[in-house]
Amino acid sequence: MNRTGSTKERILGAAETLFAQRGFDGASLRQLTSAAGVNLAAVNYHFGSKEKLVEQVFRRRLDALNAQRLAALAKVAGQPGTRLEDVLDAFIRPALELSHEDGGSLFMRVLARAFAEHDDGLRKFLSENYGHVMRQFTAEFGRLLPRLSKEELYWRIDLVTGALTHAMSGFGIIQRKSDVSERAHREQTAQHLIRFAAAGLNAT
Amino acid sequence: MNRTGSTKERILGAAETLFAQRGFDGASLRQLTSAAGVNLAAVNYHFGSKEKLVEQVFRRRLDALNAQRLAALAKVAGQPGTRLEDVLDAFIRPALELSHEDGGSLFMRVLARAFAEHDDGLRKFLSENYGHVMRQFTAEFGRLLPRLSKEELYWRIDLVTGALTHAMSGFGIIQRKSDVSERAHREQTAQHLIRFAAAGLNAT
DNA sequence: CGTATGCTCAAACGATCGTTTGAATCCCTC
DNA sequence: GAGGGATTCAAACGATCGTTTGAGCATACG
Repeated sequence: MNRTGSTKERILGAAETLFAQRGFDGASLRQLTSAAGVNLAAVNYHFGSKEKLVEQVFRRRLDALNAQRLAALAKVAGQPGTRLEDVLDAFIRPALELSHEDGGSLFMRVLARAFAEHDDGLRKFLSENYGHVMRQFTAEFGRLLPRLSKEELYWRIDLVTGALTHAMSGFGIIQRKSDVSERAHREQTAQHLIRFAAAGLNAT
Repeated sequence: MNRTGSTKERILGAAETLFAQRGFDGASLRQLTSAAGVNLAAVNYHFGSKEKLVEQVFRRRLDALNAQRLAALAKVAGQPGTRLEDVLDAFIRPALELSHEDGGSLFMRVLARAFAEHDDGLRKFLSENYGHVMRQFTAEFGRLLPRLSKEELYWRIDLVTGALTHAMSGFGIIQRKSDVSERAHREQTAQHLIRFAAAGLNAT
């Protein structure tokens, strides 16, 4: 039972863990509040409903994640010397760094679940709040791959998305021993992902 | 409400659809039996429990799918002129053909869900019953990519798996108008997937 | 000190869950 | 057409779900 932080933060932390492990339906508010060490009614008091809690779990991480992604993209987008690998780095690295924050790796798993669930409400929420991020990256990929038709470009970005989501949802669960090897591990992972994605996007 | 076929088949069909749409937890036996046009108790009578029903939903499709995959692999594995694309074709084409069977495209979505759920029981079931298929494909990929280390090979196969699962779970939902354009669409899709995956596996 | 205000608490709400029961019905065999 | 195993049925089981309630507690301000 977690006893650090405010009630809201404890609920969000426990929700992230349990949603990752058992899914949005599978994790009950009783398991959740029990793990957070708060009263059952606290969820509805602080968040209004379970569905709103799910949205806040996403918001807490995605606001920061996508701000970092857009900031990293802005540094390379439109520049003359920019390579495909630089844009992919702007997309991937913030997510990998998040995976090594406290609970961050579990959040990537929650995100992977949200992709697999074809729930309309959740997709609409994610699209409305964070769709512009994917749109900006798509535009830059298109600029760097002018020989691809629009259809082909969308296909490949979708495939890259699937590969990265799948890979990152399983990444970072096993904790490294020291901070040095953790950074090395993250760097190695980033290289694996970027090399694969760049080659796939660049396929003849 | 479906009224064709035996009770068992109607349950399996409705289960596939509802599991794809609402997940294993989200789809209740009452919704399921109501959609199948059978009595609520029929699930426990014919399958024993909801969990056993889930396993049978997988078994019904995966037995045929993986047999086709292994048969296609056997035709090219170890041959002198075999290319990466041939092995990927053996893996992808049977799944795409399944997607155009009745309800098949929904099954790919169920499979994508099973990947996202990190449920231990389900993973154990899939690994025990169908792990040998991935092992054979991995061996052949390793043969065709001798310059990759074991670690790199596993990374890339994992990324390919994620990309294909993600892409195929959204494929085939929209029905094509005539059989000719459906076959053309499938062929085009196969080419997209194979080109991307081959380039990714082959990355420097 | 009195009283708002924000929060926590145990308890209960009705709804829905997977499963079980025992009787009714179907269908094949003798 | 009588007997019997296979199947279907309505009904109920206890458990658990998300949510609501109203009393109780804390802290801060006049």
